[in-house]
Amino acid sequence: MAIIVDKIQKKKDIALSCKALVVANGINTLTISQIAKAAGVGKGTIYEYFKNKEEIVFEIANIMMSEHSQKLSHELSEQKSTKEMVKKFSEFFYSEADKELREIYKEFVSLSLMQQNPEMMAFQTQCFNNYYGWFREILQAGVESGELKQEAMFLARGIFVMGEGMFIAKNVTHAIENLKKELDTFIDNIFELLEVKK
Amino acid sequence: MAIIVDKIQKKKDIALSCKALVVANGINTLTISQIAKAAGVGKGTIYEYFKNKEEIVFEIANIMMSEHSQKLSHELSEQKSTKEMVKKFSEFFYSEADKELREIYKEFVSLSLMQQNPEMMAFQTQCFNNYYGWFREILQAGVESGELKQEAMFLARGIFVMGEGMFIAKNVTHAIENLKKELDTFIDNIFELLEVKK
DNA sequence: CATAAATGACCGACCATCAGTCAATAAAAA
DNA sequence: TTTTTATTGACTGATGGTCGGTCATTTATG
Repeated sequence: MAIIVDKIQKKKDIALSCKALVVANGINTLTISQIAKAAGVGKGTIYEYFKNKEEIVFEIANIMMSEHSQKLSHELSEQKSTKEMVKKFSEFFYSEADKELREIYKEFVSLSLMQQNPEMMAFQTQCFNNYYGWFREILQAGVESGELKQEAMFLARGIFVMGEGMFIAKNVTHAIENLKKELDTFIDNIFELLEVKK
Repeated sequence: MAIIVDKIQKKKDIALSCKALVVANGINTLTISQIAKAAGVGKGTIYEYFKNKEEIVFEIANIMMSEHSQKLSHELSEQKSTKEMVKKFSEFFYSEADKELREIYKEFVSLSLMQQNPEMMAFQTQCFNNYYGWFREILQAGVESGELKQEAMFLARGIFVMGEGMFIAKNVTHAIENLKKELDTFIDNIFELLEVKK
């Protein structure tokens, strides 16, 4: 044998070393040569680790999403009320901390919409189910503790995807000026309707 | 002088004659040569009417959106209850009649997310404001007639973008199996909370 | 009416760029 | 020394977009 590199690790290394570039420019204005240079490898090497240009975004999204997932999981455990937890979820769409991930996510959604790439869809499905699972659990706990009405569960899907809708609207129009405010308003008002009044 | 063609009309003609091709394949797998052939013009002629490849999708979206806008406006006037009108809005996301427009819309959102094209954003903003304006009016009328609680207005933005969120989720994941059902469930349940009980 | 001049519509050969390939090279392991 | 693996940048094919030239029609002129 020769040099044995950890293919999985090196793939991550390459992805991470061009992350800033992709975040700043988006994948379709970047060339493979630029990416290879940023990663400090030859152009051909990129294709040893990635099937194509798009897979680089996929890998970056993968890494960052799993970090975010861990972070969110931890942060959720620190919240007290159901509403606080729901707001914690929505923070992804505006927080300064998640800015880079949002850029990558935007890129990733755009690619997923355009191509019907099965791996990308499978990954997005997994993410969706993961986050939406938590979201349901939170509401369910709220219902069981008597904090929320039973109907909350029927609205769960809709409330969950509302964030995504607001995010897309923010990014393709000028109609959403203050995303945090819009999300908070919605959450506050829907909780007003869903909370069990004593 | 020479032949004077109606540039605006011809632009529309070219866009429409390759509509089916774009709907079926998406813009990024198509080449300009294919598009030109479908439109029955030379490659150079395409660039007499369109700045670039993406603008073709823009033009198709423009034409179809304005048709849809007219159709929806008419259909809304035929609905009776507030809830029926809201459901009419959501039909765009699953109706067989709007299938082609949805494909183009998907493509268009994808392009808008990827590039930060000012003209595209301006157009999307206009569409958003148009539709959202109607949506608010409908809810407002519901409130004024005593059918809905005042809080409906605070939830308007969120309910409106929820459809978009559901549509994106449907298209980038396998998590949404029955879009109509999901939308209807949400609308039914939120109306349950918002309707003034007698 | 005939013909020349003018001009806009149209086009495809051409150009530059770039994603992706591959043959050659380097270097570690056996 | 031989085998295997990693790396690479020159190369290729495809394609988005340009440009010079041609064609068709209209208008001006004699």
